[in-house]
Amino acid sequence: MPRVTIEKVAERAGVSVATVSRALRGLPNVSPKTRERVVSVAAMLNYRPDPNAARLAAGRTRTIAVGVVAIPIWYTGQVVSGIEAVLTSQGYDLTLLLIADEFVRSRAFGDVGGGVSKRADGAIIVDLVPTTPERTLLEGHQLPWVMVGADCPTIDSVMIDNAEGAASATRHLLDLGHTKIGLISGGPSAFPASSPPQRRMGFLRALQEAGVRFDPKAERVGDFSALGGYEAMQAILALDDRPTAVFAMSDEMAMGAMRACEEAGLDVPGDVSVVGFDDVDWAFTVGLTTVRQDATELGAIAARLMIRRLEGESCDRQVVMVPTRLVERDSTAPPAQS
Amino acid sequence: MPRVTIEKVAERAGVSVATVSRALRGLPNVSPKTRERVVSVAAMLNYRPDPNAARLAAGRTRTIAVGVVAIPIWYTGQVVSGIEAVLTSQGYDLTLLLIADEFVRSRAFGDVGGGVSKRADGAIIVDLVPTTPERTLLEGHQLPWVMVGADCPTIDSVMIDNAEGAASATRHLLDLGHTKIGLISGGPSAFPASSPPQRRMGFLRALQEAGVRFDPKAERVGDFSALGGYEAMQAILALDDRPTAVFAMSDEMAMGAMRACEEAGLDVPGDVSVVGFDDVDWAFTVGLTTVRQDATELGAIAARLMIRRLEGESCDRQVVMVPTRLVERDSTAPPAQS
DNA sequence: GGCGCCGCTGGAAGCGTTTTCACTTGCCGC
DNA sequence: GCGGCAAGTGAAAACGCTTCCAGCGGCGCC
Repeated sequence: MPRVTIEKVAERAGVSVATVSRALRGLPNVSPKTRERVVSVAAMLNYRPDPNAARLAAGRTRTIAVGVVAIPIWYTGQVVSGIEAVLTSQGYDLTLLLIADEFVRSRAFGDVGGGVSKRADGAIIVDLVPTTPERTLLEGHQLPWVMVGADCPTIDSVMIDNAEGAASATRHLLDLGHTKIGLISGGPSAFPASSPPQRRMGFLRALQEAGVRFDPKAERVGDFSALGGYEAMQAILALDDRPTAVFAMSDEMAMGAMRACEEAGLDVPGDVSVVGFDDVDWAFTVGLTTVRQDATELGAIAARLMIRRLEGESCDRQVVMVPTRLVERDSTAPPAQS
Repeated sequence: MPRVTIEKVAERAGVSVATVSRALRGLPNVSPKTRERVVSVAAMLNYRPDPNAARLAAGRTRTIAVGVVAIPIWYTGQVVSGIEAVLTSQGYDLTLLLIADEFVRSRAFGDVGGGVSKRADGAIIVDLVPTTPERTLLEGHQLPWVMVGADCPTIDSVMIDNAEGAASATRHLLDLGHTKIGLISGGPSAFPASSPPQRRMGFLRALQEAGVRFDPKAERVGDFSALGGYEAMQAILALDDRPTAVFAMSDEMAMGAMRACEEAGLDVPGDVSVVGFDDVDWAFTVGLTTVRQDATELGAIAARLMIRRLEGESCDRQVVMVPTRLVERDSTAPPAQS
């Protein structure tokens, strides 16, 4: 099965390779008649342009690198899904970069050891805030970048309104009458613009606006995992002055927390109210009150932004903020009368 | 920032480009002294070979295409994770293909409209069984393929022992004394070698071996989603002769089923036992008894298999079967005395 | 009726590698 | 001391595209 190249198409269509290239890519300066003939010959020969040759010649890869911290996370999967959908529809490829450890991280950002700059026309970074030196490197190769899930100075960013989302969850608890509210946070992220600190800020702001004091001992790190949420809740329940409600920064942690309550013989929401964040597909199965975010849409927006950048539209830095929505189910209720 | 090409390295090192190429790639026939010099010059100039040029010249892409039906699914995410880890460690790129609809499907398999054959050296297909014509196309371009999660004739396959996993879950219910057992299956897959039919088979086999009759009305499709499992369970609970236990082909469906029980005022496991499949990270939060599968490992094995194929090792078709393990929690118990 | 312009086309020069093949050493064995 | 062989090296030909530039008609306009 000999490769069918552009040359063979040109030969069979009786035109030059230049014309074939133009005709097939929909460029101007090709007469309709010629174009039609070329297209039909190409179809007949089942011609497929070699993307590598095209990339080499054109200096563009039509590939977007997507960097994620971990893929088997509901949120990440949704985002990548959204990205993939629009990328594919626009004829772009997507190469996946798992940025798990420091090594991969420096490689991805800094082009140390293979890097990304010649493999992709741009990169979408999900839920990862580059450090200042990383941002410098990253601006070194001229690629456009867009961040999802964190507001990164000088870089296009698309995210949900984390602070407001957390605040709405917290206000919900306050409205129910809770005044002792615990917090199960994600990780100890050093970057104020990433989700955990933002959600924390919204949480605290809501409390403050309601004139409710927060007990720092009632905050535990749950690492965004069910197990982490479970352990965090155990610690919180062991407190002398146990909260009557808890806000967890993710549904998985919230579910872990609910489990901890149950094991401690406490009823949710009778004894303890729990609210999560995400609204994962299965959140309803445990009746979890939570903050819904449309992660797929987040990814789609990021991808569209990226493509607009690539197709030459040079506009100012974009920051897109997608709203969230509180979904009330049955894991929250007024505090028990004590 | 002018591109630094192999030519500049050659110039600075005082050798030919051919030697640079050889030296940098660790090929033989380069004297240690020369190699060292080339390597250090390359490092000094911060030289990065252009992967596209290399691909074009060598005819190999060092890229593996990974086709998945949907990414925001715990299982799929795990598999992709496993694949990514070994691919990256071996210097391969991974491009993600979401094979959601028929159009993308034919494109991926048949090389219709851009296809995969020139973009990747091989493809790993997760949980998707190609039809016979697809298999033909797929063998047309000479790429190696490996299937994950389904046993596909003539193609390397790695999967868990679905039948045995389902059987072990079923035996567990039988051992507890259940004789009326419902089934919440995935989808109506036409391919006997994919997970749903395999799990169904294992389920039925276990029943048969125990001499227990299966009521076909107690089987509902849950579409592998929490909502699907919920609705399926509602239908099952509405049966005249309601089962005392249910086996769901995924944890998400099992969780939906548990919700349906709860809403119907039935206790799990008091009135109805539920067992799932997967052992997702948060399964413990609802005390779900389930069949654990190591999806990450599945992906890793597939990737290693692929790389072995690519590096020339031509062995017979491989079929790897990874064992599962029943994890007993508290969603199962002996049937209530009626 | 001539000039210029525009639409269309082809030739050919890259793009940055890999790889083949031929060539030069230096060395070993007889 | 000489033929031959192996290790090391370089020149140059691919690889299959894109794109620049020049050329060639035909048309409208003065």
